[in-house]
Amino acid sequence: MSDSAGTIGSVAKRAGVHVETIRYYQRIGLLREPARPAGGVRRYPGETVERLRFIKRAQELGFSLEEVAELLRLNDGVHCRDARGVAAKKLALVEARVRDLNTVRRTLKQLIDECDAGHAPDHCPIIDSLAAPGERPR
Amino acid sequence: MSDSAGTIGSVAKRAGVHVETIRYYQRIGLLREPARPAGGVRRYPGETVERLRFIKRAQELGFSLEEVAELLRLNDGVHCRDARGVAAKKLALVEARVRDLNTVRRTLKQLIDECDAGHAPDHCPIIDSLAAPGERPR
DNA sequence: ATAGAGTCCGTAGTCGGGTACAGAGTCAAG
DNA sequence: CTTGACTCTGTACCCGACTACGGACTCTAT
Repeated sequence: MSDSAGTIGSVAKRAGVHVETIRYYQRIGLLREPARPAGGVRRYPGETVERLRFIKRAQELGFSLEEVAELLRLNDGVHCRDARGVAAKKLALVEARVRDLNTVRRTLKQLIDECDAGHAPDHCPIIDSLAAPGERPR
Repeated sequence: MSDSAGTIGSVAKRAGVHVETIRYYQRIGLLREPARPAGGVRRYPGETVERLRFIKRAQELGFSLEEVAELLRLNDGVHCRDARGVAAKKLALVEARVRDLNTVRRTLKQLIDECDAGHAPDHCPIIDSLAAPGERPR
């Protein structure tokens, strides 16, 4: 047997999260809450640390806790196809977001460049472009 | 004088926002609230529509309402340098976000590709990579 | 045996950008 | 003058992912 069980505080420290975060995950059903031995303190199995790290890594990839829960439900080797679907959906969203942000980036860059060219001390290209329904490059 | 003043509803329609949004902007100090003529209904000057459009365009460029307020305060032709500063700061943030998202995008793409290669029906590359502290390409 | 650290439990607050609703008042058309 | 659309005011609620707090309990080290 694994003897790596610990209190909520030690698990939190090992996983690099706050105690309150663990409690929160329990509240929303993302983590199971071990039974409390009559008048004692809960002990968490070692897997809890793994599960927490799984969650944190998935979050870094942009998955919401909702989606993480889905991924965890699929965690049996059988549902690889489904996991791929979740990932593919997320990839499409990320790609769309990158495209949008690139448009914004180009617009901001051009505004700043115009500002630096600085031919027109009586008005500001940045303010102007916001004030008018201007056609900015896509 | 401009006779383009209107009620909150007509201003909202012309600017393409909800009435509640205008009230919200007033609450947070982004729009001034015209005096209410004793026992009557407020009339909004035509500039309100312009101001609302300004806000919406700035939001599309990723500025928060907080930052929009800053931009509006600078709206006098004199503070072009400051407006440039706000825009430059935002540009840096957008660029950083694009870089982060591209990392995420590459990781997701690779995971999905591995999944499609599909040599290993007994485990899923996606789940695996989340379960282990794996080194993924940056 | 006692101090202090850690745990438990419930509730409430945070952030941003609104949305929803209730109840009363006002305005314009017919 | 009535009806129906709009406005006013205030408050509460939504989303996601936590964070904070208070009072009671329990565990550990000395």
